[in-house]
Amino acid sequence: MRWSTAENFYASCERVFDPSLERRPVVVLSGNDGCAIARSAEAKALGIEMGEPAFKLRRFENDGLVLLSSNFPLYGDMSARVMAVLATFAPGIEVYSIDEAFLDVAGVPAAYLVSWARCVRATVRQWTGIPISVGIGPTKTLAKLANRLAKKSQKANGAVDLTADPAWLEPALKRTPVGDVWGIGRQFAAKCGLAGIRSAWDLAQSPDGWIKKNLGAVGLRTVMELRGFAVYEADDFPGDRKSACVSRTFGDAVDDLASVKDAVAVFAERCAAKIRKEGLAAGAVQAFATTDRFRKDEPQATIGLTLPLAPPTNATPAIVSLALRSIERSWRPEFRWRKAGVLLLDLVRPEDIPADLFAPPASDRSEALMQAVDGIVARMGRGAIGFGHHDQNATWRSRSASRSPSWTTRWEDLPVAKA
DNA sequence: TCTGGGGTCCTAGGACCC
DNA sequence: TCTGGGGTCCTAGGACCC
Repeated sequence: MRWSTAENFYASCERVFDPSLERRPVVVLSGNDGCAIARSAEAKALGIEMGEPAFKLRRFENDGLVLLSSNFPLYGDMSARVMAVLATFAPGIEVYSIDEAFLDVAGVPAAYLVSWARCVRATVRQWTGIPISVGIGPTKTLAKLANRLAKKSQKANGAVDLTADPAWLEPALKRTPVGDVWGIGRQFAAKCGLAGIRSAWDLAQSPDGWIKKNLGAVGLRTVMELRGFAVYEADDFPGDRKSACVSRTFGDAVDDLASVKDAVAVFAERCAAKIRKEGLAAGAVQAFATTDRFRKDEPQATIGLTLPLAPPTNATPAIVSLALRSIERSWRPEFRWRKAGVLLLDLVRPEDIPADLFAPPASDRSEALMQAVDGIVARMGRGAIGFGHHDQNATWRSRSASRSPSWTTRWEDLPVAKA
């Protein structure tokens, strides 16, 4: 089993097309330019934390810190390139996230695993410009742990193989703080700390009863994996997703129903397009709006209802009107709303829905309409056509002050080589 | 003044049934 | 005052991941 992880992926993507960012501290900001979601090694060295609010980063102005708005079209496209290169090196690949993949290494002789991993690493670097590191282990959790060590250690040169020598396992686990184990988050790490469990090794030695009681069934699986029993198998063909969500923090809070409905309509439209692209239909819609959770001086609330959609559909008009009804029916005028979103639930493949004897005959007109709309958006870009009029400068629109061009996904942004 | 977005799974508790 | 036992299903919330 092998995990391959890009290093500081978003920051690395930005650097591929702007070499002036090399060796400089670079931070990529979340949507709305809110907080740090990716940091170059130099930014980490400055002590910048993941999730640190952007306004607190001004103190690094004199350190040459570069703040960039996030550019997900670019990262998504670069990710696809990296995955395509990785796929040529293994008979099976599970794309786990935008910057991580799990590869099947059966067939590579054990003695060659590390040198082979370094070859993959060099190839990805050369063909895409993205640096990656590789961890090899007998289970997914141990491979992830190996990957972390590969990133940390200079000597490892980007690849660590925990299967090479069984004697390495104990020191590797002892060097890993329990909170850095895959599956152990903040809450679980705190419980472990109270019980005197500090390292991955301590956790692996803990009694099953304590683990089940305090960390649940999931925690127990993590521990089994640390002990070398594979619980999570490779999944080359992940199934359809079960829900989809489009949500945004507003640029500024709003207090009127019209603004929240305008935002929700836009999110519902995007979410519907998302599930259509995957050939799915929704059985329920939930729209929601929340107040600003950081404003301790203001009253907090969340509104929204889950409304069934029968039969399931992915047509924008039906989804938008249901999302609006969800907000209207739960509306409370006394709050200032800072964030809203639309969830599509109970996703199914339309061909899997049993025929309803009493349903009115389906019209193929709305399907044809959606195909036409999606086709226009694909050719002309988002915003070329849509449902209803939406003010591009509305208060609720997100901020995004310094976004890099979409170098690889928009003709207008194509980099130009100078003679 | 300013704090992301999009997922999964599990669990506890309530509603309801006999 | 005393007031069963055992299921199922659903949902909200909490934990985790990136």
